[in-house]
Amino acid sequence: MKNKQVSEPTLRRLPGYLFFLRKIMDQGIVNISAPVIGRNLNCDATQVVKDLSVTGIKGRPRIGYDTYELIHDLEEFLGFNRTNEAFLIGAGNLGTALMAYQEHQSLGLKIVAAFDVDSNKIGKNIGGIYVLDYNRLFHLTGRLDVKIGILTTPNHVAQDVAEDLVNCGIKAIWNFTSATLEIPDNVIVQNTSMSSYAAVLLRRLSDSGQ
Amino acid sequence: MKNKQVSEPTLRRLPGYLFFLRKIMDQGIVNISAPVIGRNLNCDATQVVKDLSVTGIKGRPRIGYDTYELIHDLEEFLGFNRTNEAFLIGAGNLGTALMAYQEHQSLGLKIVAAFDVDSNKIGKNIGGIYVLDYNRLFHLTGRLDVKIGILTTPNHVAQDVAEDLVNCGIKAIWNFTSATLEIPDNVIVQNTSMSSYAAVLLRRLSDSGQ
DNA sequence: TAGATTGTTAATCGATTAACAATC
DNA sequence: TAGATTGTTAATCGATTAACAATC
Repeated sequence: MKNKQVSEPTLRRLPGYLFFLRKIMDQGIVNISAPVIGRNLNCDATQVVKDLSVTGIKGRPRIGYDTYELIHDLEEFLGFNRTNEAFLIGAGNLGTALMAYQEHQSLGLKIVAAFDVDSNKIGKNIGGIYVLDYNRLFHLTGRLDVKIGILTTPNHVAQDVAEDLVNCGIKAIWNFTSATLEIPDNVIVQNTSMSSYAAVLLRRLSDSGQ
Repeated sequence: MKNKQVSEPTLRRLPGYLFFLRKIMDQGIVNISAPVIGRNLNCDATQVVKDLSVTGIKGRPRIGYDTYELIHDLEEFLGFNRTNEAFLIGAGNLGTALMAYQEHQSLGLKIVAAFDVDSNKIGKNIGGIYVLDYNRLFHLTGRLDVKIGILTTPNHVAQDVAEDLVNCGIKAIWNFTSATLEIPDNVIVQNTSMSSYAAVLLRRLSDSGQ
């Protein structure tokens, strides 16, 4: 169960390789070396080699990696070629945005239903996904075996909803709120707060002399 | 111009402190210590002290920090209490999502206009923001002195648009695409690709034994 | 005063980068 | 064979954590 975990910086970079590889495969390039990848993605060739090695793929000295094989192995490793079903909780601005956002499919993510407490939102269909009454969450997790919960509620209810999700048997929460979730260690939490990025961007802008 | 740059991990954590502090200020708590903050945000007290020190705020032994002052200094430091105007390029799913997303205002970000090449989108008003013809971008940056560009185009045009933004005098690009942008060093790029987070989440889920 | 907390300096930890042997 | 590239092991770098003196 506990294979050596791949570091978060490495995991974050892997999709970047994947998108680049798809682009060059479209151009008919069948072999690609780490130095060339590095040059295109602004990073060290050694790091490319190390990052790619986590998938178990082998390259050939002098030639590099097989583009197609590398794409396949990365998709496999990241789970992008599977269908990972998810529930979305909170059909507000960000929630509906994510429902309409089609790219998730290329990440193997499929939002199978959204939930909200607002009766004005319940029953709506956004991007092919229905907004259901939040009270039905327990019922549906029991039937569908969905493992991922996407949390896009207001901050002040995030903790309560997260606890509900855990009680429903959800195994991973993609947290878009600014709240720090207190939940058991065996449930994976991926925090993705827009404010963190805005903070870095705005501060760097100040640093650069306005 | 070059004050010692605050590390990215620290900058990313600062908004978390801010949201927690606002919450407890609403509860009437006027002083807060690093150990208490750490306990609530699941991190080390020493790290809290170090992180907060970047704002220049001073705490008092035995008592802690002044909640109000801390909030103010963090907002100031991050630029959240200013109005940072931004253009958004690419009014697709993610783009319109970000336009409708109201929370930006609490980050001091204001999208003043969006641009697209699709005549079906041009002229629309989403969340109070007009979608303009991409060809007018040059004209408007010249007049408005906007420094931030939010990039939500398809991946394959990201590089071209980024170059246009640089030529328009944009100083910082918030890149939501999966493309690696090649632009001059003096322009700040903040990459925020959903796929990176999805990668971490899905892989951690696999690691945990499905 | 006693004790908790700040704030700084040192130690640890982990990720990135460099060095180099193996290999095609 | 010669030379470029992989892949591993060692060195470096930076962030986190620990230790501790200063302070209220």
